[in-house]
Amino acid sequence: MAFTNGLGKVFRMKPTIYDVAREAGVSIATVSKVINNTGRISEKTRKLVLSVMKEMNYQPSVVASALTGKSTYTIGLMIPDLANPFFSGIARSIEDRGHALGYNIVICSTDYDPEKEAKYISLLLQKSVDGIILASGFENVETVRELIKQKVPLAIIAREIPSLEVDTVAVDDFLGGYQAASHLISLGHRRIAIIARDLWSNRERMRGYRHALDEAGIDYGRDVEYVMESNVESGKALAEKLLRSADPPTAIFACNDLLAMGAIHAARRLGMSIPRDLSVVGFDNTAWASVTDPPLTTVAQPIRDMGTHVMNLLIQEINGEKKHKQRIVLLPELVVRESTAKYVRDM
Amino acid sequence: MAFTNGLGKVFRMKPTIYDVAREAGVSIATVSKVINNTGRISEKTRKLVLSVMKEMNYQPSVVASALTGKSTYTIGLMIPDLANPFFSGIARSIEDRGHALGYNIVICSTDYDPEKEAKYISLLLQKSVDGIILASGFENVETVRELIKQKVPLAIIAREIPSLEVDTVAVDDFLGGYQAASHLISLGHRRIAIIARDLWSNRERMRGYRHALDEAGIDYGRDVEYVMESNVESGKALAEKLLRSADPPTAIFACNDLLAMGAIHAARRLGMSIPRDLSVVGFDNTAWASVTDPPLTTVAQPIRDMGTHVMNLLIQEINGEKKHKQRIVLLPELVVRESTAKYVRDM
DNA sequence: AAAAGTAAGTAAAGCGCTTAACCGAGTGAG
DNA sequence: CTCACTCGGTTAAGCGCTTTACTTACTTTT
Repeated sequence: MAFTNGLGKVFRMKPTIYDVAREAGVSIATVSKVINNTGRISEKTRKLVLSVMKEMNYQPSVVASALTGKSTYTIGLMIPDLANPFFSGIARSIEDRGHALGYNIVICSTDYDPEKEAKYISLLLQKSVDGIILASGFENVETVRELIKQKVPLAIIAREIPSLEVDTVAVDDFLGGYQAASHLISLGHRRIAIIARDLWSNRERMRGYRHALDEAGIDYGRDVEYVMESNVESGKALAEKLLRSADPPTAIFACNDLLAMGAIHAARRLGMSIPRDLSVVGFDNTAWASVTDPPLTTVAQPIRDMGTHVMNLLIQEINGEKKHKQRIVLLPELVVRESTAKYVRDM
Repeated sequence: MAFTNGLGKVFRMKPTIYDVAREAGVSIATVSKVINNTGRISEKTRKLVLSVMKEMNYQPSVVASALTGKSTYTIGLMIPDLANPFFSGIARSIEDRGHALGYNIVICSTDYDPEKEAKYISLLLQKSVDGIILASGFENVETVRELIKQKVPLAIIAREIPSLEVDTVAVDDFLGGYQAASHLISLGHRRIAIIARDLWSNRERMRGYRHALDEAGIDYGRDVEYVMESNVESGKALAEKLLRSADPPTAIFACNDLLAMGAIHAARRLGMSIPRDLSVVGFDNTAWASVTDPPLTTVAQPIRDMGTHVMNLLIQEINGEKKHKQRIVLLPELVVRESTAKYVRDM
């Protein structure tokens, strides 16, 4: 299509509401009204405008309409690392739900770095996103508090901040840790180590783990060493250190599937066989868990549900459909596969 | 901070350029100039304005500045499925590079669905993204052609469209397929099957595979059955069918690591041992490959490099720093692990 | 038949920013 | 002492859309 401007020059570019109005012989207000289904417009005019829009292939500019106070239909997702299958699963489910509700997601990989977190937040605000989802991380609660003060629609997933009034979706991490440890204890293990990065959710899992051990009267592993990164390498390094120590564990509870995989690698490197010589339980039940060698016993998080819930909460918040913030806590579930076995006393 | 409007009412909201100008006692043009470092501004005024901005915590609105013809610093990424570790790796590397260059990424999961592809494209254009990256998919070339006609800055990754002039980053899929098949042939296999979804890149890999077989005078597997989804389940289903057929393969080349994993599951379910009874080679060399049981022999794609390259190309395109489109073809590399072994004649 | 609605549009202001055009004051050259 | 610049800004238009207030032409109502 080619249109003619006032000077008679022919040109071709994205048509605006003015072009549509001119072509349809109505005012831009009328066009705006048919686009938004507001005000009174006769069926005849509506049809006309609609057909002109189609013909010109007109698409309203979200940028312009956002400037006049409407939504951008974009929400920001702050997530530690897409390479972690747990987070890519979360991202995928959030994106799906967002798409169904008409929203786009902009992804921000934070690597748990508070500086990146702050920088991304500022970028997102400059872009006037309609809301922000925080996935894990954000050990620096001040950032979150500031966001709340600024009344930015907010929802948190896979992390709780008990002191803050904010929509949250999380799994009961304490229970998850308890389940993992109880399982190992019930298999006869007593020297049960834990591998985790120092994050809120992991501290909860650790509390659960500790609770189970205490209940069973086990005093093993009082002082925990954290891992610096949540990946296979770090898990491997720390597990190797533990297994080489004076009083090595017979079982390891890793706070995510990647670390668990690392532990398995470490054991193997030391000539141990899983689960004969070492039991390992992971956390998350990512797609990995069923394909690894051996398949991983792990605590499942309902990833898809979590994503759906958090998106729902956020959108309700954005639309002001909710008087009170909500905290949705889903329950984890132990999935027993082949990386754990009965403890057999060494001879 | 609280400000006073003309009516003397005190309120608090995101400050605009007007607020800054008023507070600093200058015109908004001046403020705009110090923000963008354009025009002539005395050091004294610049300092003043800067300090007022800081004090008011002013953040320019990207929406408003985009409306006046400037960039949105947002780029769209169309990607089939984040749950596939290959794509989440691609997404992560693109996001990283984008962040370094000052751009945000909006993720669109297409599931290879042409309708979703078209719908997302339209949404992205309404939001005035600065450019779009297409990852795989887009079997419907018309959509892409249209985008090019509209002069939308575009780059493609992990897919080639030979007939179109567009910036592209891909791996030599033909070579990859050839490497995979050659490896199996050199191990003595002759009944080598292939598992793939019907996508451009896979058709190339298949050509490479076919070429290797032809070279070796092997006539096996002439009519290929495609898989409907690129996931573990589908791989498993098709592999099982193949293994149960009249003339079962002794080796399978799966066109991605997920399908390969599916093939391994299928073999196991039939009581076969990998690699003794069946050799499997995958494609992508995702994080999975090294953790699976057994570790997967696979054709590696340089994921991180691909992401970086494609982002660079796109940004150059956006900035008009490039006269000609480019097609960057990286070379795949066979990574031999433990899922392949010499063919042993059945007794 | 006059008063009062109502239906269907339109005019115009404003969202927050960029930028082209303009302007006044100082400065150095002739 | 002018003229012509340069410096350091300011004015105002415009980006594409939404929305409030208003207008005009009919219908009803009484």
